[in-house]
Amino acid sequence: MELPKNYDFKESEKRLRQHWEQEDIYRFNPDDLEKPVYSIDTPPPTMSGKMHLGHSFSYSQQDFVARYKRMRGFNVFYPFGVDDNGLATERMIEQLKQVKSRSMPRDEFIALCLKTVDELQPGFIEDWKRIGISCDFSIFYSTIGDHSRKISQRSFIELYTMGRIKRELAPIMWCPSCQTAIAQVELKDKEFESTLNHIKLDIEGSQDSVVIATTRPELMPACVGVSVHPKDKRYKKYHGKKVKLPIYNRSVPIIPDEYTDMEYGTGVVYYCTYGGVECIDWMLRHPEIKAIDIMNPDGTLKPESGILAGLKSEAARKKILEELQKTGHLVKSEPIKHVVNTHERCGTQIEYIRSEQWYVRYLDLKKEFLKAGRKLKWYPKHMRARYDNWVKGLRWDWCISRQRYFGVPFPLWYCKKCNEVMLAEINELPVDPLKDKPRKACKCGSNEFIPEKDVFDTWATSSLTPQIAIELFKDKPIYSRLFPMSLRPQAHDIITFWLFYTVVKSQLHYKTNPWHDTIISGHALDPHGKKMSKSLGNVINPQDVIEKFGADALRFWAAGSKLGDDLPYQEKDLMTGQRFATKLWNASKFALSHLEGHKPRKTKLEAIDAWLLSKLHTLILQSTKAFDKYEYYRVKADTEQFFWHILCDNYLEIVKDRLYNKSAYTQQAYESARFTLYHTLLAVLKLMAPFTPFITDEVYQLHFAQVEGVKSVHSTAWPKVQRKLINAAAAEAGDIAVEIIAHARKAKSEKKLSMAAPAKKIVITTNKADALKALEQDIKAVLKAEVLEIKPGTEKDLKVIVEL
RNA sequence: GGGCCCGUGGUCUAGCGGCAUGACGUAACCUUCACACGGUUAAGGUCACCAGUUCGAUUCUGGUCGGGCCCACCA
Repeated sequence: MELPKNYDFKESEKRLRQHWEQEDIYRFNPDDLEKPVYSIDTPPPTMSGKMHLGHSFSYSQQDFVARYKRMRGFNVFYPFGVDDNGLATERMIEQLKQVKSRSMPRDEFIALCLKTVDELQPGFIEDWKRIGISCDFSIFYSTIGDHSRKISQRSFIELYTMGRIKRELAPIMWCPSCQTAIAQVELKDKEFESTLNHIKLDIEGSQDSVVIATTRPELMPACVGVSVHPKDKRYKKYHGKKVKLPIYNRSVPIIPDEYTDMEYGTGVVYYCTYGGVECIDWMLRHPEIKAIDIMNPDGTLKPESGILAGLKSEAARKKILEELQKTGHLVKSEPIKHVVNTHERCGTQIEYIRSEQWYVRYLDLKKEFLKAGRKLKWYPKHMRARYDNWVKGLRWDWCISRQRYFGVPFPLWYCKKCNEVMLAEINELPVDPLKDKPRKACKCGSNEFIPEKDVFDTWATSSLTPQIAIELFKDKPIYSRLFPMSLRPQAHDIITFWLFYTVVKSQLHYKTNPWHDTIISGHALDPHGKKMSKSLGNVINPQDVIEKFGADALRFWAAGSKLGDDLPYQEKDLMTGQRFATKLWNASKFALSHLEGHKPRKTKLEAIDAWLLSKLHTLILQSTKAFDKYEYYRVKADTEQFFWHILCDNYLEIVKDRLYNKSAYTQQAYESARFTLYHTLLAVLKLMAPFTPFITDEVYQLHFAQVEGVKSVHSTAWPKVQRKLINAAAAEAGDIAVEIIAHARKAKSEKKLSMAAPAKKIVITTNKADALKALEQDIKAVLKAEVLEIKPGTEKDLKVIVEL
């Protein structure tokens, strides 16, 4: 068989992808009720750009598992979706098309989004296919698609019926730039330079005054009260009094409140509705206080704020500080750095304003959520701590309404007459209340309705990916076996978003966890171990990496880290991956050239062959155990080690003589070598197939496909451990042989001789002389020894004398 | 401020009670009939630091220092 000298990954990867697609290698079979099902809740990547290196890293890791399970005989349910609704997509389209969602008709903007998403989708998905992700891409969903809308809206209606949904006028975290409510999970800390301003407030009916310290003086028009610690001696005399606000000439009460920190600033704090969470808490403790709303949704201040009207926070702050300076109420203004909550999607400082929003009521279920977290099997284990931490720290119900355009609409209307909420009916979903009308009249008899304009938060939909995926098979008998799913793979940054919300929905709807196991990937870092970011300019594009080193090399790199561990991208690791492919190609070329006409059937094994097979089956045993615990990196590392050093560096060198000079050996010895070669190479291909699917299948196609009668290595069965082949005596004898060979190689190396140089005489003294006899001919051949003597020794140490 | 993870030869990494893995890099040699994208050999580590437990610690416990991630209302 004439094979090309070099392995061309570009040509090969492309061709194999076509082959896999044509032969439906990764197709889930919904009609197969024999095989056990392994179902994966594949993360739908957010369609807000191209696949980045972090994606290729974590999707590769989950793909190792999917491929392993498939080879273990599971009917693998491995769908692929895209998360293409919501703010991230809106932002992408605004940038791409140079438009502003707010300055164009809603319909038009949505149409533009849908059209653009449709256009971009195939190219976006292509990257996942290029790295060899073995999803069944025919099991596909888009989170903005009708199928997802239907399920998302149905979930809302069901939760509404259960009494888990509420609509409330309440202070809410608000992004003035995106002009929408946002959730706790969308916050991001950011440090800002600011000033801590000490402002004098006069006590009403007295000459005294107190000084407050604040970073938000511009909120003074919304000030509703001042607090001191009840035990603070300095201010005890003022309990029950009022202070007069400068400029606004309004009086607000001084209220003792034990949450006030006596140490901070002056020990006096003023509360404005709403300066922050602390203010909202304070309001809850003092319900007699009425809030003052001074902020518009766009972040400007309302007319009630007098001189500050129309200004945004920063300008207003400057203005009021100038005024307070003039009136002599500004005592001092000192620069500070402080941490402020910002909206993670746009970096804008968030504000708290009051507005009506929809919530999933779940704060009463924290204990259940903690219990659910404990039931889930986490890999690595310690990732659960993040979930627990998050659940314990929850303080808001889940706000699911967004004042945006491109999302799944709330399936409801309000009666114009009596204001009653009119829900859509489940069998008419999906609906768009802006276009559709309720089927029935309101209870009050009215037929006029106001549509709800809000859309769901993306997580309200993406928390339903298990249902979205499996309901594509709703009419098949296999449907009932798909849930709870076997596995949720994802990266650690969205444990508190996606993982948590999926658990929440599953617990609320089905009182069960959505999956049995979860595997959490780490992040891909830059070569110096730093996070990649556009602003640092250290972003590495996986597309470039694939172009340069191949998809196998990229995956090989991703297999080099444990679950949950971050991994720096180092080009040398990619080169190692590429070299592995080349080495496998070359070793296979050699092996296959000796396997023509070989029919794999058991023969009596030569000693060194028994040694190799013993090592191989030990490897298979360990690898299977490791993979079952999702420790894929061990399988990759051990197999690589076995392949390169045991198989190539030693076994192939030893067996060469038997293969080339077969007349010097018995037919049985020759066949033993061929059997061992076939068996071992096939096993190595299989063990590596989850990691480097291209090169392994390429080699498999050259020979094994016909012999085995299976179309792809990815459709073959994972190697089975044959315990009879694990043979301690054979393993030990072979190891001694390898040690002898190393001695001789060292002797040749020291004399600066080629390894092919003949040795006049080699004398071995060992207490395992009997066992070594069986290896004599092989050792003699590989070392090109003219004379080989094996002497029985009593010492433990092996003695090798090499005469060159 | 709380929680979690991590600190192993120049770089990345395995191991996690008893001679410290491997890769890349480095040096010398070998163009041997699968492979020079190769082979052989070699150099290179007080396993961050300090205490403790133990016959024995890189591995366990406590602390210190350093790095990372997540969370948190100090105005």
